This record gives sequence, structure tokens and C-alpha cells, in this order.
Amino acid sequence: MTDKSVKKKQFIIETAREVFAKNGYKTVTMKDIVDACEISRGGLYLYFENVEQVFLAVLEAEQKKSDETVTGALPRIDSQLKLLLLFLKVLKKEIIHGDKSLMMAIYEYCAVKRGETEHTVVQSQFDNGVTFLQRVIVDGNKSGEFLSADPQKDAKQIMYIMEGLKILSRTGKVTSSDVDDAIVNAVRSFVPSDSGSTDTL
Amino acid sequence: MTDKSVKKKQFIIETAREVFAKNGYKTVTMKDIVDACEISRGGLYLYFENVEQVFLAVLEAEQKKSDETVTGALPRIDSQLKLLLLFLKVLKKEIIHGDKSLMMAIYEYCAVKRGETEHTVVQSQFDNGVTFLQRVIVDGNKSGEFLSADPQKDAKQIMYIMEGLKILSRTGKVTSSDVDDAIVNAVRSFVPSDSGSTDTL
Amino acid sequence: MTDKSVKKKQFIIETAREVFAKNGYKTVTMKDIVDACEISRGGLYLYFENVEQVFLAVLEAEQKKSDETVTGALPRIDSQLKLLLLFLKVLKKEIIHGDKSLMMAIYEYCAVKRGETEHTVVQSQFDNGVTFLQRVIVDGNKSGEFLSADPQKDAKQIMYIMEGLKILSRTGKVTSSDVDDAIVNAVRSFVPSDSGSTDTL
Amino acid sequence: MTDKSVKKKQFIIETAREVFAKNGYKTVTMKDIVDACEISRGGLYLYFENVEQVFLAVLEAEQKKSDETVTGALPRIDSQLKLLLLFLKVLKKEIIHGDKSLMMAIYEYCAVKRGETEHTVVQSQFDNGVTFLQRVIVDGNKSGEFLSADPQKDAKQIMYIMEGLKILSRTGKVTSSDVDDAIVNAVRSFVPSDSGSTDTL
DNA sequence: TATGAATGAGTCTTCATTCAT
DNA sequence: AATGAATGAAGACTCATTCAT
Repeated sequence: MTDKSVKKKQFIIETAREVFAKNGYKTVTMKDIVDACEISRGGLYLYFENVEQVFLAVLEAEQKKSDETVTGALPRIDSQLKLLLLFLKVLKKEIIHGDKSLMMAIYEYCAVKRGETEHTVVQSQFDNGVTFLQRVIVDGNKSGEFLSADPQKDAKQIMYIMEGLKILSRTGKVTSSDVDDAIVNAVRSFVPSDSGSTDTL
Repeated sequence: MTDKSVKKKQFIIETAREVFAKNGYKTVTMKDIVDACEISRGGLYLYFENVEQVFLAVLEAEQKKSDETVTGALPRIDSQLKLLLLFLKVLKKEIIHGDKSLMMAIYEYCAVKRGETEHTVVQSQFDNGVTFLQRVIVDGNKSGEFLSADPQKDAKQIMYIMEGLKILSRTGKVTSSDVDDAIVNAVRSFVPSDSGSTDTL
Repeated sequence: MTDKSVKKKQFIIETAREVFAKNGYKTVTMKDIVDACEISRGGLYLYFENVEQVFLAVLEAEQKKSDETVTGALPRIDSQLKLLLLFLKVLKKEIIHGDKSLMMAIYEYCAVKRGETEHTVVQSQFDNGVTFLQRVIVDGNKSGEFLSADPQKDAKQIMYIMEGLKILSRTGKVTSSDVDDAIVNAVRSFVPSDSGSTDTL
Repeated sequence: MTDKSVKKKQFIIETAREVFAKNGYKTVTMKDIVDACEISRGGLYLYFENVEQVFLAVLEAEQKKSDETVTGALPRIDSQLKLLLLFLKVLKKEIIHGDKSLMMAIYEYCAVKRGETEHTVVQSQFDNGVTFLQRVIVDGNKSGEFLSADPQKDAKQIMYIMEGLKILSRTGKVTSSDVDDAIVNAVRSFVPSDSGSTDTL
């Protein structure tokens, strides 16, 4: 594949991302993508066989971008609380700006593929979140920042809440302070109340 | 409308419910419903103009059924804790048997109708849940069963968690004990630990 | 057929007339007639096999009514000029109030049935008009009221003009004075200019 | 649009013209056109959105062809009478070969669109005819060929007659000599009888 | 007689997919 | 590589006609 065609493929992926973010997964057609990219029908088929292949490519690119964000930020962190809050801040952003996120498209895709794929995207995203939070809480326990009796359960609880807020933000109204309240409430059980504000969210 | 056609309409609604539970909202066609009901194309159009009208009728029937469940159970309840647990039990059932629930269809419908309807179905379902839980917690505070500093926030928190579990149950694996753990964890902050088991879930 | 069913059939014919006058012939469906009559689908089929049969019944009723109008007026006429003007007045009415006439429906029906029926409705209506006018002119010639060299040609000419005005009134704008002018112009060639006004139109 | 697709569009327009000439406007379906053109369903939709768009394209093409006919003939005309007769000859052709003309389709289209469009096709066609004839008569008056007291009324009268003949030719029988008679009769009032034969019709 | 539920054929319209250029 | 014309399958919707009640 030439340099030019790599560029074009990336362009298609980026443009298709907007389409999926706006319309979800199920109802997006090859024509929608063709129209959004302003390329020819045949042109799209040179790069992708069908809508699903485009979507999977979009997801892959999304994952890569997300990983880079977290990895890039790590060096600047000096406390577990800050790390916890940074992570939640990223999730909050996705909740508040849900209209630009792929969430609904991913949910739809999982629902369609239910039973077919072993490692579903949402589940692994959730699992990664839990694993990450759990490590942060354990580290915080060690450093004396946190007081969690069961880091895994606390980690899961936070992720359940964030998932709930994500979906609610797409189907109804969720304000910024709703999210803040929920986060404060969630971490209350293992974060001593004098450990500094959470208003950096 | 004759007695017979009322029966038939109900039959269509019940059959369509299965279809929506299985396939969500977006991809369901009039033909899908026709095929599931084993009636003629024109026959379906006698009762419903389009898929959305069928879906709304399904939702309405669902709501009615749900209301009856709650109303029917109320007389047998003698403590706020029991009431709380009964309510969570109903939600748990929907989470565990998610494949038979309309949740994903409702999410999709809300996403499609986003911005159009003021009080979306999911939001009002969520709000009703919060309102109900809040009242239970307040009553529990009065009776000394609970110790909640902020009943509304606690109520919301529980609903966020349940929403998160609902969507996760559809896109990945959520076990019965995952739900139990989450519930215990959620009510821990305002339910004294000696107030009896939650194993009735 | 009982007395009641005769009434009902007449009611259907009258109501269907409105429908044909408004919508022409081609696009009128049995459903349109059923809806207009507010009777059941099956009910209409008891009286008429299909749209064409309804239309023919409407035409027949129309013809009868029209005949009665002319026959009823004849006794009161004492001059050929008055008779001529009465006839043209009737035609003018149909031209000006074209939206309530069956003209377009009839044209459409003839176009559909082209070649099938020997004596088409329009043709016979036209022929009847020519025959009538021709007799009036001949009689007027005898009585000295008119001076026509070729009564048949003059009769035809008038009917051509009226047909032209009829169709133009349905597809564009034709004013009352347009019709008056045309009539005056048409009869000029055989009516002495001092024979009295034509402003009774 | 490529050269090839221009050709195809023209082919569709020409083929559709036959369909409209044969069946009128109302009952013509996209399928009729598809079948006549022997192209695929989707293929037709590449060029036209619906039947109306096809019809309007047919009308436009027809207008262009008609304009060219008149413009092409003008240089060869040296007297107003010849010009008058040429014009009537064109109309006569449409009357006699009515089965190949779009007349009925146009009437139907106007009836359907009644009230929607300001300048209906038939009306403007009629107005153009009147304007043209009026100018010819006025010029003929000046050159001494004609003796018309009211050129506009005479022009209108001729057009009424031709319209009447047109519609009659579609719904019944109109012979070539019927048309000739009518024309001779119509121009008699302002064309001196010694001004040469009209047998060139 | 009268009703209106039910059926299925027919048309409209959109799209995935192919293919000649 | 890239284009976009072309095809045909699939689903929406309407309506003539039948039939059990």
C-alpha cells in the first residue's frame, strides 16, 4: 500500500468516526460513509469490504489514541489521588460530550454481535478501567492516601457509576455537577475527607 | 374496535415485544413484526402505521405491566429495607435477564429520538426510580432503619449503578453476584451493617 | 332490490359524483368512494363491482338530470334566439363552475377507454349538442331570426368553441366575459346585429 | 454528467414521452417507464426522482423541439396568410395525430397541479398561441391581407376552436376535413374570400 | 344486507455490491 | 487506484377484493 493510500484510509477512518458518533452503528450505511468522505462508492470498497470493517478500523484507531492519552499523561502524576481524578476526568469528558463519542455505536455493535465475539469491546474497556482503578486504589492504600477495604469492589463500583452516567447522558439530561456529585459520593468511602478538593474535575 | 381486534392488537404487541427485545429498535422492520406474528403485511398496517407506533404501544403495555407489579406488591411490605430490596430485586431481574428486556431497544429509540421528545422514556424511568428510592430512604431515616445524610444523592447513586449494570449486562458478562456486591456496596453507606441480610435479592 | 337499497345506491352515486368531480377518473379508488360515503368496503361491493361501474352509474344519473333540465325549460321558450342563448347559458355554467363538473373525469375516462367503446360519452354529448344547435338554427332561419348559410357548420363551430373553453377553464383561467365574448363572436355570423342583446347569458 | 449519461437521459426522456402520450400522466408509474426503457429500477432513479420530474423533462424537451420547428420555418414565409396557415397546420397535425401527442397527459398534469403552479403549461401554450395569432392578424391588417375589426378576439376564437378540436380528437372522432372546415369558418370573418385557397392545410 | 378484518399483489424507494472505463 | 453508472434485492406502504360474522 502506497503512502497516499495510507493517508486516504486514515481519512476515511476519521470521517467515518464522525458518522458513527452521530448516527450509531446499526443504521450507518456504506452510502453514508461514501457521502461523508466525498469519495466514490467503488473507492470505499477498495479499502473496506463493508460497514463492519470500517467500524472495527475506527475502534482500533480510537483505542490507540486513547492509550496514547493515558500513557502521555502518566509522567506528570505524583499522587494516586491525582491519578484517580485524572482518569475520572477523562471519563467525565466522554459523558458530557457524549454526542461526539462512539459510545452508542459501540453499544449497538455489541448488541448486534452479542454471542459472536468473545471479548467484546465494551467489556474489555470496562475491565481495563477496573484493573486500572484497582491498581491506583491499592497503590493509594499503600501510600496512605486511601483507605479501601476492598479495592476491586470499589473500582468496579466506580465503573458501574460511570457506565450508568454515560448511557444516561445519551438518553436524557446529565449535568456536569451530576457527574461531580456521583464521583465524590463514589470515592468518599475510601478517600479521607481532608485529602483535598475534587474540584479539579 | 371489536373484541376480536383488541385481542389481535394485544397479540401483535406481545409478539413485537419479543422482536424488540431480541433485535433492539433500529433494525426492526415492519416485515420482521409481520413475520413474527405470522400475519399479512396489510394486516399489521390495520393496527399500526409504522414501527415506531408499534414500539410505543409495546412500551405503554410494558409500563402498565410494571406498574401493576409494584402496586400489587406494596401491601405485603412492612419495612423500608424490605421495600428497598424488593425494588432492587426487580431491577436485578432486568439486569440478569437482559436478553428478554427492552432496554437496548429503549436506548436505541432514545438515541434516535434525541432532542425530539422532552421527557424521554429512559430519563423518566430513571427519574421515577430516583424519586421512589429517595422516598424510601427518607422514610427509612425517620423510622431509624437508615442513616442517610443526603437521600437524593444516595438514591441517584444507586440508580447510576443499576443503569451501568444494565448496559454492561447487555454488552458483556455480569453475574448475579456482581449485582449483589454492587447493591450491598451501594446501600452500605446508609444501612447499618446489623440491619439484616440482603441475601433476599 | 328494496326501497332502502335503492336509496342507498342513489346516495352512493351522488357522493361518488363529488369525488369524480374533484379528482377526475383515473386516480379514484374504491377506497376513496368508501371513505366519502362513509360506508363499509363490503357495502360498496354489494352495489358496484368496481370503480368503472360506479362511474358509469354516475354518468347515467348525470345524463338523466341534464335531460330533465332541458325538457323542463322548453315550454317557456318562444323564440329560437332565446332557445339558443338558454342552451349556451347552460354550457357557460359548466365552463365557469368547472370544478364541480365531471368534465375532466369524463375526458380521462374516454382516454382510458379509447378504442374500446364505439360511442364515447364526450362524442355523443358533442353530437347531441350539434344536433340540437343545428335544429335551432334551421328553425331560426325559417322564422327569419337567423341567417345561416350552413347551419351544421355553424353549430359545430359553436360546440368546438365551447369545448375549447371547457378544457381551458380547467387548466387555466377563463373569465365570464371571455365566454361571453366568444359566444357573441360565434353567433355574429348568422345573428343580425339588431336582434337584441346577448347579455342574458 | 458524462457524455454517456447525457445520452441515456435523453433516451429515457424520449421513451417516457411515448409512455405519457399513450397513457396520460396520472396512471404512469416509475415501473412503466422502467419497463419501457428496459433499464433497472434503480437506474431510472439515478436520473429522475419521481414521475413528475420525468414528465417535466419530457415537457421541456417537447417545448424546445417545438420552438425549433417554428424558428426554422420563419425565413421561408412571405405573407401573413401563409404564416397563419402554417401555424394552423402545425396545430392540425397535433389534432389529427393526437394519439402521439402529450395533450391528454398535459391536461391531466394541469388538473393534478391545479392551483399549485401559477403559469400552467396549457394556459401559457394557449396564451402564446393567441399572442402569435394576434400579431399575424395585425400585420395582415396593415398589409391589407386581412380585415379584422378585433384581432385579439379573432385570435382567441381560433385558439378556442383548436383547443376544442384537440380534446374532441382524443375522446371521439375528428376527421381531417372537420378541422379544415373549422379553420375556414374561423378565418372567414377577416380573410377576404378571394385571397387564395386554404387547401394547403 | 352490511360490516370491516384480512390477504396479497403491486409500486415506490433505498442501498449494497459489481464492473466497465 | 479511482470513478460512478448499473443492477437487483429488500422493505415500506396502499388498495382491490374476499369472506366470516
